[in-house]
This record gives sequence, C-alpha cells and structure tokens, in this order.
Amino acid sequence: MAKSNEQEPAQDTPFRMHGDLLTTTLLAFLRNWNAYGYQLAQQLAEAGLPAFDSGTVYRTLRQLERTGLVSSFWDTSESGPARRMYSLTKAGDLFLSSWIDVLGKYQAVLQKTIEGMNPDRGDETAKRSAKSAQS
Amino acid sequence: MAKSNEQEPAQDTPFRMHGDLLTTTLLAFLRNWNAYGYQLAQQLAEAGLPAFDSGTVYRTLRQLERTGLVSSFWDTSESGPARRMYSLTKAGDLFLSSWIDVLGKYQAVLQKTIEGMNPDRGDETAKRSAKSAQS
DNA sequence: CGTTGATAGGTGTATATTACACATAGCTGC
DNA sequence: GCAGCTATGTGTAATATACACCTATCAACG
Repeated sequence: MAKSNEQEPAQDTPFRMHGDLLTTTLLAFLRNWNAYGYQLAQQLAEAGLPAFDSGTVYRTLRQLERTGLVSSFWDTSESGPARRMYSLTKAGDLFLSSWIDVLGKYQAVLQKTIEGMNPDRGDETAKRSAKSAQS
Repeated sequence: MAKSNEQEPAQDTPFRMHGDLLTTTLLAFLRNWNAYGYQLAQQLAEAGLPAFDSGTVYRTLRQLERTGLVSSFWDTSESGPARRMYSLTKAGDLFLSSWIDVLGKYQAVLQKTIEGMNPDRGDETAKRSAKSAQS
C-alpha cells in the first residue's frame, strides 16, 4: 500500500489551453487600440499564444459586449465585408486592471515554484511530504 | 450612427475567475512538496489568489490523476480523517513546464499593454482606431 | 457572367468546467 | 451523545469551448 502509481503516460491531455486568458487578452489588446474580431484573432496568433478558435473569439467578444466591458459598432468605412469595431468601456478598463493584478499573483506563485522557493534549500532528491512541522 | 454605447455598468460580471490557472497552480505546488487536497485549497487561499471552491479543487485533483499528471495514495499515518496524498508525476512535471512557458507569453502581452507598447508614444486622448497603416 | 479565394462574422452542438449546495466520515472536547 | 473541525467527495445548473458548418462582401481571373 501507500504505493503511488507513477508515470502512466497521460491519456490524452484533455485540458483547455485557455480560460479567462482569452477574455483578458482581448481586453488588453483593446486597451491600446480599437479593433474588430478578425483582426484580434490574428493578433492573438501573432503573439505566439496557443491558437484560438475564431468562432470562440467572436462569441467571446459578443459576450463581453453583453456584460458591458466592450462596446461595438458596424464599421463600413472600408471596402469589403462590414466590420464590427470594438472598443473598451470604462468598466472593461477597470475589469482588466483588476485582472492584471490577479494574473500577477499567479505569476508570482509560479515563479517561486521555478526558482525553488524554500530558503532552507530545497533538497531535490528528498521531496518533503507536505509542510511537515507547521502550526 | 457609429455611436458606441459607452459606460453601461456591467450587468453582473459573469466571469469565471479561474481557468487553467487552478490546474497550473496545483501542479506548481506539488512540484515543491506532496500535499493533499484540503491543504492545497488552503495554500491557494494563503497565496492571495481569488478563492476557489474546495469541491472544485478536489474534483480537479481527481481529474489530474485520471490523466496521469499526478498520482495519489491514501495516507492514514496521521490521526484524523484519511488524506489523499498527491504527488506530481513525470508527465505532470513536463506539462507544468510547458504551461509556464505559455503563461509567460500571456504575461508578456499584458505587460506590454500596461507599459504602453507603442514606441511612437501612445496618445491617450486620441486612441488610434486599429493599426491603421499596415500591410 | 461564374467561380474561386480572401476577408469578416457568425451559429449549433457535444463536451468540459465551474460554483453552489449538500453529503459522508474520522476524530476531539465536553 | 453531539457539536465542530478536518477531509473528501457528489449532483446539478449555468457557462465555456472546440469543432464543424453557414452566410455575405468584394477582388481577380477567364
């Protein structure tokens, strides 16, 4: 007993590669310039982020609009298909700011993990089980 | 026309505060030490991250186990209710590493947003609409 | 004119994830 | 016994996502 079944290769990694990161990143882009969905989807790809489904991008933008974080209007000034131009609202800006804070906290936690956070030198070979002596 | 309906206060912010961040953070904690669910949920809270539902934490851990990123065994060495002790598998370690890279990219994007990425000085008052002259 | 291809914005749906409420069980103190 | 903390779960409704698919505009080509 007390045997951990190590190393069985992960079946298929059924993880969503995204989460609120899509929402946050879209708002971030819109903080600098107004843009339309097709363009945002491209910027996402160019930024080296994992590929997003364009349908998801469009749907997410509409949802952001429903909740008041962005606003949009049809732009027919250019030739070609009409574009729905989005811009960040004040509420969206506030939301983004708070989310950037949260993201920073996650980053801090992960950063500590990478560096090996224990001041008493983390002994790699003998992983401590739990934080033994504490409280 | 072409009027954007600004400032309508967001209805209720129906956003999940988490995403794969929970998965990633759990794996990150397990990289340093083995732990059980209750403990991990506490560490999450102590790290200043937005509160997680404990049920979600437990469910996520089981799911991580199903996919082979962590392994577990019942620990009855201490008094009190039995604990399911988790540890990171090799697959989990690899997965975590790649995810930290991805997270870094998101951070980079958001960071640029904060700093005001345009070298030509972003004029706050006159937000450029789209990346006008380009291509 | 017809068709192809790029641009642009969607929808339907099956599956996955999550928050919320609630359930179970061990153990301690009274 | 029983209240309360520890510890781990489940049921379910709401939400989110990937994948496949659809519509429409416009430019170029023959």
